[in-house]
Amino acid sequence: MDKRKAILEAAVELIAEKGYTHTSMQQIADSVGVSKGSLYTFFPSKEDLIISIYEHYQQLVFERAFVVGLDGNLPPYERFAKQFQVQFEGILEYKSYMKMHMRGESAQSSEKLEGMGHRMRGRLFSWLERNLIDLYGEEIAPYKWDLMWMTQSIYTSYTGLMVTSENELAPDKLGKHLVRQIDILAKDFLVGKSTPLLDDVMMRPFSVGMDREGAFTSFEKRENAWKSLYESIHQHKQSHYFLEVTDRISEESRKSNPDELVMRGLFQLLKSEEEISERAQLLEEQLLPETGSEH
Amino acid sequence: MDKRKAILEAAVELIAEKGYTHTSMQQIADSVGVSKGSLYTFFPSKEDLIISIYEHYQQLVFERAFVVGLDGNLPPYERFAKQFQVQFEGILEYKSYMKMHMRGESAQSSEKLEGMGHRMRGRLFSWLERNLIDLYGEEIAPYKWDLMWMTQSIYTSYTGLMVTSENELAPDKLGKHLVRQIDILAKDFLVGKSTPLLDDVMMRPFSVGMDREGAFTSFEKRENAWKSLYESIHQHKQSHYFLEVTDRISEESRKSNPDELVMRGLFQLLKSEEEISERAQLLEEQLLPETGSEH
DNA sequence: CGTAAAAATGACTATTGAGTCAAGCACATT
DNA sequence: AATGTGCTTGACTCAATAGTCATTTTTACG
Repeated sequence: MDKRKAILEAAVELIAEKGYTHTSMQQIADSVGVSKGSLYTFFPSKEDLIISIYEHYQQLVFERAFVVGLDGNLPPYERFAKQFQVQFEGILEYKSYMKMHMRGESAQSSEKLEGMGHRMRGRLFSWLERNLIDLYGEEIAPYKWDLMWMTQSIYTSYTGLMVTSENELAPDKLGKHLVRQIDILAKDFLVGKSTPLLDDVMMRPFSVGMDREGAFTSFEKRENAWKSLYESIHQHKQSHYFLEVTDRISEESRKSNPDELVMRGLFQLLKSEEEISERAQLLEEQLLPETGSEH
Repeated sequence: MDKRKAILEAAVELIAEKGYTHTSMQQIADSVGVSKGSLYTFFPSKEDLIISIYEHYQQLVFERAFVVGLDGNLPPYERFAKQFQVQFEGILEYKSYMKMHMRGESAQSSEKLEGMGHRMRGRLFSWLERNLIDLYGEEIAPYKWDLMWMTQSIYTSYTGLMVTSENELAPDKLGKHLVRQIDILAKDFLVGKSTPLLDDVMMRPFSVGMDREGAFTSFEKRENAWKSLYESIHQHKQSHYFLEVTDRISEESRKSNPDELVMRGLFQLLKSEEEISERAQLLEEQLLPETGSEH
């Protein structure tokens, strides 16, 4: 299971540098230090390899923002900025992946790959929508597509800048900057001076993946565990205290080398409260799987 | 000279659809209806072919905006919007090219190709800079990179939307929309509420190509001819009248099938004025080359 | 017409690279 | 030590395709 990851990482590195078509399976194999044949015990084809790469890294980068978004302690504006920030931090950490992603070029577009791209876009847009509504309420609805579209494009282009540029842009500043610009544009729409250009009909291709019950259906187990934990905490009378603990867990889990003992301790705090215990247990199993639950 | 164009067009179509690597020279040849060997009498290699495509179309799309930019009759704000508009019109006309461009994937990046990308970016940014300064004067300088960066990213993403989307976005609305959004962001910077994030040092990679004397050095003969004609008109006492004529020429030349007689007539109007005659003649030769000057 | 130059052809070469598979190897269990 | 299981190997197949070049066709012109 570890060699698989090594292959993914080597492949990302090479593909980021030379592009998908100009990276051969042989080169990837050489770079990991195994034979070409071995690659095929992990990935049935080159295409499956790149799809696995996308799934692996996209999850890593996006989960961070998702989790911060659940935190109800921060006011909406700051929370939005914070979510961008942690995503930018993630991007900085997985620079090669982003470079690869930005090159765009990959296998001759197949069902599988297109489906994934679609899910990714849907996810991004439903995430943005959620945040815009948190910030401005339902009255932003008529302008949401214009705002989301501009936001997404500015976000993406700054991402590119981060990855390319020598001197690093600070994720926290960038997050605040972005939200500030969105805010200016949104306020202008709300004042009614600009008219929107995009509507639901036109944007249908992007709206799939968001569905009635909360937009995040295709989510991984881990994210669902986060979500359900936060939900049960919100219902609790002492929610403030438990939110703090959970935020601290979230913060720790975002580090490249989370301190396992700290995490276990924090989880213990949650598990001591009966109404939350079960959900906390579930998340702990997701985040710290190897040693399991030896209660 | 016409078959060359046919090859370029067929190649764009195929590459837009299937990508550079998955389009073979054989397929291009079949699509034009010539043999593979023939392609090599026009383009020494596949890489040269794609470079020629870029040069050909980029010129077509960009020249439009450039020419509108020279027109002094429109006030800056409207002129900026109009420039976007004509570019969007161009994009609609060369959809396949834009699709191809957006796929991004092309030959293993070579000197030549990178140089071209660099020139293209430089051109775009110097064009934006010129417009921002026309609109807001020198005091916009500290914020220009942030504005240009956001503008460029929004512009690019709307471009993508135009090319992909079924229901067409109207170029004129889009142009106005874009300038309106830029204006909001710019005003906010000028009021001093937002702080800029990008500076000259960080953006050096993008600032090449703009040089002291006017940013447009690497320009084609045709564009230089436009420029010098407009310059000579501006010095003329009856500039307003001649500007109108020239604008009309510019408009006509942007059509897919410009009316040659109309053009010749308009040029005749210009050539009857001695001080402008020579420059007009030069431009006419560029725009209507085949039949030459049979004065 | 006739001839020479230019353009077009398509069979051919040479290379690259994804994916296969029979044989070899390491390691665990008995 | 013997046996079996599953991982690893790398030589091999096979398809795709960029680029070449001797030959044929077209055009241009005296």
